Amino acid sequence: MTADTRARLLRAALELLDERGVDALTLRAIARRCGVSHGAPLKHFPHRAALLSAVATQGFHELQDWVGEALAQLPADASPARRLRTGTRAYVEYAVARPGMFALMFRRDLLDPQDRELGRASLGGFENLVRLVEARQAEGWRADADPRLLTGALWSAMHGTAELWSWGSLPLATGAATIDDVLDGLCEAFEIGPPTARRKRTTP
Amino acid sequence: MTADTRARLLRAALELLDERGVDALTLRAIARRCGVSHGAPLKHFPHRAALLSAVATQGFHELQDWVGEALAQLPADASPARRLRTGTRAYVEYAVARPGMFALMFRRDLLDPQDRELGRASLGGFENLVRLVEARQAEGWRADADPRLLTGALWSAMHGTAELWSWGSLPLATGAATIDDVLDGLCEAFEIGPPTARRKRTTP
DNA sequence: TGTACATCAGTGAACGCGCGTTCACTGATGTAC
DNA sequence: TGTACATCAGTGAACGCGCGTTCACTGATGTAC
Repeated sequence: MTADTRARLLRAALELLDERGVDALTLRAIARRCGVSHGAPLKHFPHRAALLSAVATQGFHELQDWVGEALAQLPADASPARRLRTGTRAYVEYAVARPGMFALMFRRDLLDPQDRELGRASLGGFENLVRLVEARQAEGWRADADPRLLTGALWSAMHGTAELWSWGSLPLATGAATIDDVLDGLCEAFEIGPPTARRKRTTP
Repeated sequence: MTADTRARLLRAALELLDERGVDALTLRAIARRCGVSHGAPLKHFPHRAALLSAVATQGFHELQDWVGEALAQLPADASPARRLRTGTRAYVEYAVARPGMFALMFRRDLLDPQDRELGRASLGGFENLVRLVEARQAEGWRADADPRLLTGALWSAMHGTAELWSWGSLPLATGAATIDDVLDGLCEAFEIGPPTARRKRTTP
């Protein structure tokens, strides 16, 4: 069973990322964790950036799945406002749950800018978000706004929240004790809609 | 004139940061640029993280000044909505104008978590933003929201916009051609207030 | 069925690099008396 | 005014490190005939 080395390298990288952060992701450390010689990774990836890009690509897919599962747990007749809130919350929760991965996903100095898989994956979730936004707009919310620009604004807010929260600035500055407080503040600022029941969700 | 070596080291670091990015900020490269032996920086900073923290601290001050100057150029009777818009725009513009510095300011793996100057500086701008938000709230906008949480949401949005724009995701995803489009989308999403005349400002 | 050859994942030694930090030192400056 | 001493910024050699990548190699597997 030698052919799955590539998959095992990625799995090893994922473990290292969660345990010790982005900096731990050296080719040699990954090979070590994988029980393989330090040159072996280069038989499967042309260079380090290619391997890290594959990891980040997986991160974007995981993020998309994470949000998708959160939405799937809503009742089928959940309102667009609630769906939008849930999606927003899930994005931030993923970033908080997987800080190493989230950091890697936006470290362009470590990734391969040519990697087309990565490029595609990094934009994949956006289209889903656009659909949530459009559904909410159909109810009259920000009905005149360009859906993509509106979605971009929401995405920026989610992303900034994730980053500033994990950097510790948001709790310090706002006095918020939990990320739920921050998220409620965000939904209120955007007037996304009526608050949904909190903490009901068992995250995947 | 040996005593100003500390200041010259910081200046050299700033140049390197703008020219070649965060990764170029090694002690040795900074010393080289400064025309000083590679051990000299350690006479002024206990370790690399301390030097980089001093640079980042300066960045936070510059950012605050940048926003302050943008606000100072408004007419004295500018509406709270317009002031809020202007501040938001200035924050994002700083990040775009100084990408290396902006990246460093939020790279906690490179900074000294104990540095109290840095901690203070990184929160300094927030209080000013709170005041802008409160002024807008006094007019009825989101009047019931907690001002600090509201400001946190706005800060997150500004911050995320800056990061996603410079990472290139926002233009790709939203189709926005200019950062002004994105900022308008943001202000619209937040309903910050009536649009102000664009591009009138000569940035400091 | 057997032989010759090509392919290719994985090995392990080696290369060359730049890094942060340490250390003993030099030499200028300031201070005490 | 002069002397002895302490301080301290800056030097330059050295240490020890881990890195990404290269290279010649081994050995297993597949393929052509």
